[in-house]
Amino acid sequence: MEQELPIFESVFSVDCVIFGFEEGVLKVLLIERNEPPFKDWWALPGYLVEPNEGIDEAAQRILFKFTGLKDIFLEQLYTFGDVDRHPQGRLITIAYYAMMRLNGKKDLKPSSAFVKKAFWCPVSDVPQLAFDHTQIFEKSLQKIRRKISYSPIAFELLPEKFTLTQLQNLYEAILNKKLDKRNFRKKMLNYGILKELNEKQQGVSYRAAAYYKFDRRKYNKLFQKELSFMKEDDAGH
Amino acid sequence: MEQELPIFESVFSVDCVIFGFEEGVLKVLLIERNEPPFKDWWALPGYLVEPNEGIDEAAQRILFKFTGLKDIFLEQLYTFGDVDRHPQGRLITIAYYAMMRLNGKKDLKPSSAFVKKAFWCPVSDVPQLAFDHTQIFEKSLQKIRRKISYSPIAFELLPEKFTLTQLQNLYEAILNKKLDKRNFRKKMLNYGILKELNEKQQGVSYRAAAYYKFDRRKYNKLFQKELSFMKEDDAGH
DNA sequence: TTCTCTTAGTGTAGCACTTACACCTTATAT
DNA sequence: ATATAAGGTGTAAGTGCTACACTAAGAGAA
Repeated sequence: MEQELPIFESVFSVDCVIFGFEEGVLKVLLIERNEPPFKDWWALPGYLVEPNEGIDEAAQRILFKFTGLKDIFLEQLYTFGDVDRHPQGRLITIAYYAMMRLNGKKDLKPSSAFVKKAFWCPVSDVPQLAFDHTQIFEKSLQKIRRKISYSPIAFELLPEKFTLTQLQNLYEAILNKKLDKRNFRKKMLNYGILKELNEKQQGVSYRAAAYYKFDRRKYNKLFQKELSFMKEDDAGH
Repeated sequence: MEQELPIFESVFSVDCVIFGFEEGVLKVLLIERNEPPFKDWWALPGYLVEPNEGIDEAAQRILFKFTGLKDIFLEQLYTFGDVDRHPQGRLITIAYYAMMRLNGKKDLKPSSAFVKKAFWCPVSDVPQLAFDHTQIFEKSLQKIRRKISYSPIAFELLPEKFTLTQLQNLYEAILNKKLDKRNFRKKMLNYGILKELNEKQQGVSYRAAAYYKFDRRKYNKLFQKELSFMKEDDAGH
């Protein structure tokens, strides 16, 4: 004979750390809050998950409502649950992160009254954020620093066509250190996962660089999942 | 004028995946449940977090109550929150994992009526577990497979003094493939993080092996945090 | 048309690390 | 003494990393 079991009701939130890359600068997507607590503060886009909603789905939905961005591939980062992280009581939050192309997509259109605006902020200029969002942001920065050295996430941040110099600039921005041009190109081209296009830069006042694109087919064939991209050094000064 | 804000009440759980190594076999710590749902099933040790309890602390407390183990260094793995993962409603769970030495510590003493018994199960013999615990277990196995190649976690599983063969057996058990003896030893000794002791195996009926211990001081000096331990190959075995 | 400016693009030598591979040594048990 | 069982060792070939400096191409100015 089975006894009746209590029904649980969970309340928790998700927060999204979205990275973009533009004009050689790594940026993160922030919102300005329009409601207390932390009204008028800058924060990561995030909100409560609905009771019958998968967590990944919730992250997608909330990101869309708060910023207008859709179909971003979000991955779980970490769950933050300090007892006092939220002034309204014990509220844990599951942090997600993603990288995205910024070419053109400047039209951030929040459709939630909780958000005054959404905007891209250079990672080097991020101020103190609401709640524990500074901590969350920093943890995700560490995550992508590590991840870029074993996974081809860089290509998610660049436009379809890019030059090797742009690619190198992105690596340098994420790793926060200079890389050797010749070695970088040699290594990248050696992997055999870049396809050179019959197309060069237009309208530049110097020698035009060749465009490349990421060859995902070859990448998948070569490596089931990942490979070692950049030697992980001690520290990126 | 500030309006009154609602107070949140979170209900969620933690689950622990604890690995041990004994007689050349990698094992995971399981419990047999004594309460519904999934009464009599095998499961990972895990339970609800208290409202005013940090998540890490909760993991420690619950692990102790369910198994008698104390002062284990637990790290967060992932948060699982499928809407239907728990029959009593929406209950998300934060999974933790850890490695520990098994020398002697066979005295698993649950002090909770929820647990019939706690025991070590070879990872290759783990059956279908309660809830989504099979999924959680598999994700943590992947995690330590990756982690052993850039972090000295192996030494947490071995006794203080160990032979190089034991160390190699452990790597082979976790990575699930054979390694070359000479290369393995060369590499390990080259790191300079092992200290050879003036002591050999006793009571073996063959040539006694030298004991080593992990030199954490040298390790910390050499690498701020991590290093590349084992080349990560394509697939196991 | 020539000159200047700016970035694109290229090669090599030394070193360190990885891999593949087979035999002798040491201790115990019979 | 002999068999058994694991411990312990070296080398050569190949691969990948690092450091490093000049020429090539294109645009714009003079």
